[in-house]
Parts: sequence; structure tokens; C-alpha cells
Amino acid sequence: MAGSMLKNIRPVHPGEILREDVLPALGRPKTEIARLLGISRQTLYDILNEKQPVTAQMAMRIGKLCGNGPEIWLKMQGRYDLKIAERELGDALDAIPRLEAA
Amino acid sequence: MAGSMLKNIRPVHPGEILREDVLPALGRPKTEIARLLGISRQTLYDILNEKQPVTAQMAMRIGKLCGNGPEIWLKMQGRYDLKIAERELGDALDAIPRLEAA
DNA sequence: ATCCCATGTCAGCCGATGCTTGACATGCGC
DNA sequence: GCGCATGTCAAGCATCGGCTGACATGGGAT
Repeated sequence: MAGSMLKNIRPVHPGEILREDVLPALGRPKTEIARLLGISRQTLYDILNEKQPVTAQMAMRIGKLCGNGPEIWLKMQGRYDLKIAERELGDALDAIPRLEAA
Repeated sequence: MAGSMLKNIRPVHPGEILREDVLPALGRPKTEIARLLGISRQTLYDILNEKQPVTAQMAMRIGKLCGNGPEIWLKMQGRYDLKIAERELGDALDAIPRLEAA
């Protein structure tokens, strides 16, 4: 299979990583972080509290600030979204058949 | 680098693949496809015309129908979104510094 | 010619989402 | 006491994702 190395870990909201690891490592007041990211303080807190997703735009901002690029943040969010979607869709998924190419 | 094999190709809206390759291969009326996916005909057309993104939920539906799983669709959308975000952010990105860990 | 169905597109609606501003209470260092 | 960071709440607001309904069009079948 062509999956990434992160395949089998629990889906994690990017906010958790930011809150637990990244921001502590940077060691700056969150107020300043928000200002540097160019977003409102409220939005930063919402992300840290996992109440708001990391958008493509957000991923770019965060990736730039941390220097690790946007992809990793967006991919984390994607994996998280898939888990949610799977739970939300539930039975609706079973109703979708698998089509074979003609 | 741990990037995927799709790294250096032009970012493509998933709708293009669906429209150009997948649906033709399935060889079913689009009306039926929409019904099988459990979405409205309009929504399917919007995706095919690249006017609407492939959501996590949509990725699950399409991945189920095509049998190739949701990740690939969501990843394609993500790469596309990043391109758009980069263009939209523009100068705002330059204003974001790179912070080093303390 | 007629009926049925698929196609493609337009308009409008609606709830949810992403992000904002402003305010409040709290705590800490100087 | 003053200033600043923290954490949280309440609106507000524009955009978005997805829906319904309608229209004109073009094939096949029969």
C-alpha cells in the first residue's frame, strides 16, 4: 500500500500538536503568535481548543511560521476530517455500492 | 523527503479526474451516479465543473463508489486548495516570519 | 410523432462554517 | 497600581456546501 508513515496512528486535530508541542517549543505569548500569523487571537484559541479546523490558508500561515511547510498541517486536518465524516455518514456509506469499471 | 509520488504534478481539481477519467470508465449516466452517491444531481455537476470542492464527506462517498478509498480524493483537493490559498494570501505570507524554537 | 430519460445550466434557498471584533474576569511581573 | 498575557463568551457577518425546482435540449425507443 502507498499510505504514509502516519497511517496507523490515532487521528489527531492539528490544534493538539500546536498546543502541546509546537507553541511551547516556540516559547512566545499566544497573543504574539496570533499577531504574527495575521489572524485574530480568538481564531487561534479556537484552533488550539480544536473547535475550528486548520484551513488551507491556516496551514500556509502555520507552515510558514514554523518553517515546516503547510502540507503536514493540512494532511493532519484531512485525516481528522475523514474520521469525523466516517462517523457522521454512518449507514449512508453502506448504501453506496462499489462500481466496477465497464 | 517523505512526499508522495504525486508531488510535482500540476495541482488538479478532483472534479477534472472524475469528469475526464473515472465517470467515463464507469460508463453510467451521471444522474444515476449522483443517486448512488446519495447526493443531488446539482452537487455532482458542481464538483465536475470544479465549482465545489470535494469535502471529506464527498471523498468518502466517491472513494466508496470507486473502490479506491477517500484519501486520494481528499489529498487531491488539499493540494488544489493549497495552490489557491497561496495565491489568495499573496503578500500576507511574506509578512509572516519564520520562528525558531527556543 | 410521442414518450421517457439523461444532460447541462440557472436561480434561489438554507443551515453551517470560518473568522472577525469587542468585552469581560483573571493572574502575574514590575 | 499599571500593563500585558490569558482564557472565554457573545454577536455579527460573509462565504460556503448542498439542496430543490425549473427550464431547454437532445437522443432513443416504441
